[in-house]
Amino acid sequence: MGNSENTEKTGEGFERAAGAQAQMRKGVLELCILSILSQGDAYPTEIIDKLKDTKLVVVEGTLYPLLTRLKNTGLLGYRWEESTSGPPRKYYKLTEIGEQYLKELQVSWTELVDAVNKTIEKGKK
Amino acid sequence: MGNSENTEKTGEGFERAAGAQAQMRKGVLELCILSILSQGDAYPTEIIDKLKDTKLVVVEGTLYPLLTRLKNTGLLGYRWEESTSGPPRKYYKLTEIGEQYLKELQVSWTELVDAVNKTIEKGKK
DNA sequence: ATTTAGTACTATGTGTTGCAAGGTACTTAA
DNA sequence: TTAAGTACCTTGCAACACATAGTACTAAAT
Repeated sequence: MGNSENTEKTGEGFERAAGAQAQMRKGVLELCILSILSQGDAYPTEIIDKLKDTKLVVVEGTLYPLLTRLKNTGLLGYRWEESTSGPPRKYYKLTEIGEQYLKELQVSWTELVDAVNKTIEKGKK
Repeated sequence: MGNSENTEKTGEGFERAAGAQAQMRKGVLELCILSILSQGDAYPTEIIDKLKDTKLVVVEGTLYPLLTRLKNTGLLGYRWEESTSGPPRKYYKLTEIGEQYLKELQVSWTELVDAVNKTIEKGKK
């Protein structure tokens, strides 16, 4: 047994919640990035901005390795394009394989949401 | 610079999709387990069965360390209880802290679902 | 009484992944 | 020449799910 009552010793309560939020996002980033690219080619900084619009904050150290991974798997391709305001940009693009894969991920996402909602709704009744 | 479109067909389909599915589940397990325990105390094997009912398959090697983690954080407590058909069972129980934390996780989950859906819906229109 | 099968909990090692932190390189303006 | 802004890249770490293997208790079969 041994539970505790050490509520709010620290006052702020659940800094852990931030960690769990981050944890929950794992895996869906791939889905989001592929979705964004399905709307049109984009370069990394642009992708980060679009994710920010939907409250999904992603940083460079996360995005760049992920894009490279997706490229190496054949889901993405890219081209360089000059910019009028800075260094050249690396525009990523969904490949055909990437499009098929995206569809599968969307199905997986829907199934996951259903499964989780089914589980947590029982607890709310 | 300037290469492009290295599409590199791998030919075979997406055994990778299985990996991404697994990846997407990460982090929501905590939410699901706490939700299940909010419906009443349960021991690990029972939890696994309940998760199976909602298509979220989890194995022992995943569940036990997670439960220990949640217990050490003070979100769960447990008690031993005799069984008529085997070794004693470790019944886990939500603490008060755990209940509050669960509520936060549910909010985070809802926000995540909204954010992801917002992102992928743009790609579908 | 010893073995076998079933149930339940525990421990260890590995691969993936998100992220913080730091670095390089190009462009424009002061 | 310096500074500031933009953009891309790398390294090292920590968290986590999972596979695998192991321990322990009970009851039925031999």
